[in-house]
Amino acid sequence: MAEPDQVQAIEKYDVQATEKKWQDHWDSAGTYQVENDDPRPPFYVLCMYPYPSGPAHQGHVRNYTFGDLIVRHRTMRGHAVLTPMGFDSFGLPAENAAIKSGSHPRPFTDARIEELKASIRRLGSMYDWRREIHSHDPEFMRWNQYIFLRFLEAGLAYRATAPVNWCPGCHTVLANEQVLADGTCERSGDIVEKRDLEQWFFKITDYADELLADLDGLDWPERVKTMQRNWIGRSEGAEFELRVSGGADNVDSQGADTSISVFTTRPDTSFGMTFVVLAPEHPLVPSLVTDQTRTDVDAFIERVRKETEIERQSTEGAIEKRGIFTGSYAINPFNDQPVPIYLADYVLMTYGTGAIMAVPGEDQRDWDFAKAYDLPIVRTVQPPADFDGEAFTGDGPAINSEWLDGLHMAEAKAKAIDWIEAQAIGVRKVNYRLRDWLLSRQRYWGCPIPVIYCATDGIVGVPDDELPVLLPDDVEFRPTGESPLNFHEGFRNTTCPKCGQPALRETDTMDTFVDSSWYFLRFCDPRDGQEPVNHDAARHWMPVDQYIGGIEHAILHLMYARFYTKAMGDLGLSPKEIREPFKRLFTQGMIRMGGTKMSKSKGNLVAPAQYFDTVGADALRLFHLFVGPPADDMDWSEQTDEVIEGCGRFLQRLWRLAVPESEVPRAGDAAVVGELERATHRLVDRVSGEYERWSYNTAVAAVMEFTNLLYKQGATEEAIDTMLLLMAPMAPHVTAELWERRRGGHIHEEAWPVADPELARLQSVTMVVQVNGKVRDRIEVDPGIDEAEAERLALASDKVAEQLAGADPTKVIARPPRLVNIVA
RNA sequence: GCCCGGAUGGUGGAACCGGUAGACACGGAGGCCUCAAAAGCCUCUGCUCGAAAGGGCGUGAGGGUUCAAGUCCCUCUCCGGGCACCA
Repeated sequence: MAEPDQVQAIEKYDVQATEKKWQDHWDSAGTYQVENDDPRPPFYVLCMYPYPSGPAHQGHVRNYTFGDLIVRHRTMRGHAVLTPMGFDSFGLPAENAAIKSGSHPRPFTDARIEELKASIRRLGSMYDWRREIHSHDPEFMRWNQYIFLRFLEAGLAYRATAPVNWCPGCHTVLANEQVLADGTCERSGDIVEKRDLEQWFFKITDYADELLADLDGLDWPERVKTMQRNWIGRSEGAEFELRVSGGADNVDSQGADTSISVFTTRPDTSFGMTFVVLAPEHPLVPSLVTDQTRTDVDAFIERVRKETEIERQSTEGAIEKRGIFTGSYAINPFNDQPVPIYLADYVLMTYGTGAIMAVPGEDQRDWDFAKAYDLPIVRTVQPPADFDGEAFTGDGPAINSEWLDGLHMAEAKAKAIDWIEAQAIGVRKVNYRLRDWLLSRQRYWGCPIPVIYCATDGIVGVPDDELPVLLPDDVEFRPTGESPLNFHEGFRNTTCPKCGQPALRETDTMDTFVDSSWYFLRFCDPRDGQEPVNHDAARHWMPVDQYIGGIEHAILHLMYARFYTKAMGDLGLSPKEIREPFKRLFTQGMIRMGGTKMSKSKGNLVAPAQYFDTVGADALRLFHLFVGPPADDMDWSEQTDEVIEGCGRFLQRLWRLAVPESEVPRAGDAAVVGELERATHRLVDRVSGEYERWSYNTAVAAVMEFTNLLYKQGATEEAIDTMLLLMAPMAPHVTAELWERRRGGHIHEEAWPVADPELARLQSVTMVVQVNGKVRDRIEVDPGIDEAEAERLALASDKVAEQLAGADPTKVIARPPRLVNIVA
């Protein structure tokens, strides 16, 4: 019960009401809406658009807290900040849910989007919602298909046979993610087979070199760039032909006139080739098998074909079982010696030529194979004297190599390639690990691939004026997961746009990574009805100045988006000069719980809603900023709730300090006021720097420290106001409310404070005095003192005299104003 | 196997350029306020010896460079991630 004649109690901070008030205000005032002709310098901040799986989880909260902080900070620094948001709304989970519940993926997806949007709003994270895009918007689908057709015309999209994951139980192709680690289907449990099927591909390999080279200019985490470099996997070497021998011991071979093409990165070691190995699927195999070997070879090939990808990729199996002799020989062109031709499951048809020259002296796999099959080993690089390994892969002078002898690796490679080219048996060659992007999916809930198959005209693109090809709604989802488009006669049957005869529509849909490969370009002018990307708008905003998302997208999404940006530029679909989509990338760490990633499928989500309803969005945001470096993984532990509550307590403490009727003592003493002014300017310096280098955890620590200082020695209005400005991007609601009460107006429309360097300078610093590297005294000194003065002050210390015990120092290292070390 | 990260109090973390190790917070202990509690405020809190003053030890392990090492170099252990027969 309040005592009426007591001093009026400070109004308590009403978290829920205040957060709602400001979220409504920012929305209705359009604080974070921005026009394309805004005169302020442009800055594009983008969080990876999310897959709508329901209300936000902590990973979203973390992502959008960082993103929103940058948006608000940059705005206060005078930029026109583009901050769009959308939803990656196609994909399997919605379709699987539809199969389960009998509903349609669209209403299901739309409901999940509304849930996610509501929690993003509740976080107080601000976007220009006028620019919202969903992957399944008909307009977005239209331009998605339009781009596909331009890629098709340019030969960047093509159809080819590829081995895919086929589930015999479900009668459908599975995405790699649907195949479990043991090689079975996630739904039916059947063993997934590799089947050769006609699929759509994007020719990303055309851009391999540019994708590799342009990584150097990106301000991205080094480890993401490394992952992309490894994924592209550029290897330089040579490709050359080996004649198949028709020698006397090879009379029944039919391959006497054929030759085998091999790729090698070590042409310098060619004199050491003692056998050749082909992939079991190699097309030349039938012509190399002899009557004596046929039975065994066929059995071997049959066994390999039945192996799952997992078994085949395993290094566990005994090497003796992994290969077989064909019965034929090839001629090593370097020394004209015949070498036996083997098949082995570890040679992949999908890389290089599907055939290798084996050099056991300089390749460990070849060494192991040679040992197992009793094949000769010839060293062609001299290992160092102390080398006691098997194959030697390092550099050294060539030996046993005739005209290459004595040359080191680089020279020998060049000379060997020159020789190969002079002999007209091969060429210098670059190979990539990167494969073309298989984009077709035999599923319903994706963007239809806009082509028609005509008996007369073949593959025909859907005319632009008939776009978008939409998904029919009157479909029945089968429990097997087979796409209902296959059974929808109205969708499937159409007429050829060229000849008008009956034709069949493509029923495959696009990989959802296609949608996310250009959405950031569309955001620049998302309602443009003339073209997928408005060039002027893209020139104004692109590239994205700060892209933020999870490390799990380090390779696929970020590689595909880079490819799309380059390809669209080259085809005139977006400005050609925009070669890279994301200038700066930040990858936040994962949130783990009990050692594993926090995720819906693991069932270990801690919903943000419970914190919104108690401590509020500001406290949860502050927690995510404070808990540790943004790039690091964080563990959600039993202690986490207490830390979040601590952040809430800190905001209440801030409220009591800053709310106008506050009873906190004001600094009265002139010296204290002066010192506070300087401390304030130092805080501005410190926090501004920490914002720049993503050190948000220490930025929060700095304002906590400053609050403690204001409680201890009294506050000034200027100190409080400045701290509120610095905190406005971190805890937007409470700072907005306090600012309005203290000053009127809107804190997020204020300019970012700038420190006066003169005032920010320290007046005195603690100089450490060491004797033999151990701290013995601390002296307050002027920051401007010179070496001589520092040394004089240090030597005058009683503690030092005590340590020296009358002896003369042998050396004095003075690093004013911080440290003097006296060496006795 | 190869390529990246990482290891600091009871806990999350700080220390940006080689110069006071442990900022800030959580937890814990004690105190004030209160009839009491909650909330709030204040003090202490790396380990260790000591009543104290003060000393010793201390950043995964071992070596090295340096006046000085959490930070640089070498070797190793453990943990996390990526690629995994790429010729």
